[in-house]
Amino acid sequence: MREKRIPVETVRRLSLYLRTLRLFERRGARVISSAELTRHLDITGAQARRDLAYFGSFGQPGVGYYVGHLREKIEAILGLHRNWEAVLVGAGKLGTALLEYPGFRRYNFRLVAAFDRDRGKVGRLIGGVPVRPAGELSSFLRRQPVKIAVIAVPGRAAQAVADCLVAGGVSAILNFAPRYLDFPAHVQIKSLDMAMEIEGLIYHLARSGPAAEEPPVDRDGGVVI
Amino acid sequence: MREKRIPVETVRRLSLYLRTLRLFERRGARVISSAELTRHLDITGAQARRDLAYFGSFGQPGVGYYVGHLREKIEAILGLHRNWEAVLVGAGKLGTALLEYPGFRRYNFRLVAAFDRDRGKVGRLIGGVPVRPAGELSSFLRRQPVKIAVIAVPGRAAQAVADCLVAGGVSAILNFAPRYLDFPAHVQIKSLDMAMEIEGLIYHLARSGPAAEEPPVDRDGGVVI
DNA sequence: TAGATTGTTAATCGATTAACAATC
DNA sequence: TAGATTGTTAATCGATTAACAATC
Repeated sequence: MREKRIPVETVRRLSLYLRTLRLFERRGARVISSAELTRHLDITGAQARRDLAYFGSFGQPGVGYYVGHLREKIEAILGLHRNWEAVLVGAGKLGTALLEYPGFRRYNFRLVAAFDRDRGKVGRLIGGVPVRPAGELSSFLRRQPVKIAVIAVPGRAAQAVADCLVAGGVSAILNFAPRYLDFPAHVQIKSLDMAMEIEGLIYHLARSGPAAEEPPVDRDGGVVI
Repeated sequence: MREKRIPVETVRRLSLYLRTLRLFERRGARVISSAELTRHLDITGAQARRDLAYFGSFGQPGVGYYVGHLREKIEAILGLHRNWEAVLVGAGKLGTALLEYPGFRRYNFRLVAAFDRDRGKVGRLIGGVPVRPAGELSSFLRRQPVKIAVIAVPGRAAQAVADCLVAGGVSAILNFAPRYLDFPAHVQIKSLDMAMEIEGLIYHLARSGPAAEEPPVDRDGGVVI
């Protein structure tokens, strides 16, 4: 099935294509070309064709891609047709926002339990998900193994939680804690690390254009971009 | 100053090095080698030396890098010594969590105002940040220009907000809305798009190992990793 | 048919790795 | 000095782009 190693960036772009396909589908488009697929994405049509070619031939030469068909193919490639159960650890501010975030459910990604140390939260439902005592995480994973976990605890607790999850058989982790965590090589991690993103943003901002220490302002009220 | 074009990934890695340096500093280490700097990061020492070489020579041959010195240098490279004011749009669940998130403040990244359509929220302070009516965004940016904005509105409202921000002179955006947004080329964007991260995670999970449709479980209670 | 667009190959570009002289 | 580690160059690797024959 996989003749060659798929570049990580190709998989990221598949998500982008999927987004565009869904948009075109809502608008009623039947067919889309590789150029249209990538117009707003800073990607060339050739790149999209190359990316898709890793997985097969989904288009019609001289025509383009049938929108619904390509969407289904990409969904299948990404594995979105399967249900994925997950647990969340840390039902604080961020954890609560995540439990109530509709984006998870939309992708067959279901949070089946949350864990928190705060006894006041235990027993409640947040976003429809029951909150359990942090101490029960290991035993829960033994009874009901899940492959995916979301870490939303404070940074200093993150590594201990991660170790516990890995010991419990979790093999993919979405980490929101601002820490670099040590994992065995087989564990997939996505670190949604805001501090890192902020640092990247600041770096580029600090170098972009002739930006002085203060934002350039036309003192008559207009803003100089 | 910049002889060559710096790879984007190099900047990401600078953030990682910074994290490790801070950890070593807390532990009281004076000196760190490129190998130690990268041990837990799936990066080779050579890679770190190469990355740092884009910006200068910060180490001592035969010795390593002085921890505090290198940390300061990287902070300066990233622009973390400057204060950056920012606005946040959308004080819903996620927006509120972000306003209360200490990570922003820690990096001289200060949220000076939040905007929301909900009159019930207007006038309140969330995380110490005043919430203003969404309609005042443009006039606020005219009075008090900022370079950075955080978008935390629902997907369907995101493009309109983005257009308004760009018109108001914002040149860097941290986007949490699950949408691909159209921006002029000079605007820096970081899309912390959970749906996309989830899709990437699922893709890799679906292909990793011989994972069947159901998680492989030893029915006696143990989990087969 | 003429025009359009794919899938794929070859050429280009850029980033990572390995190696080692210079240095402490 | 002997051992260690940097900074940097050259070699390798991989990903992107351009081009075009095949196809609708």
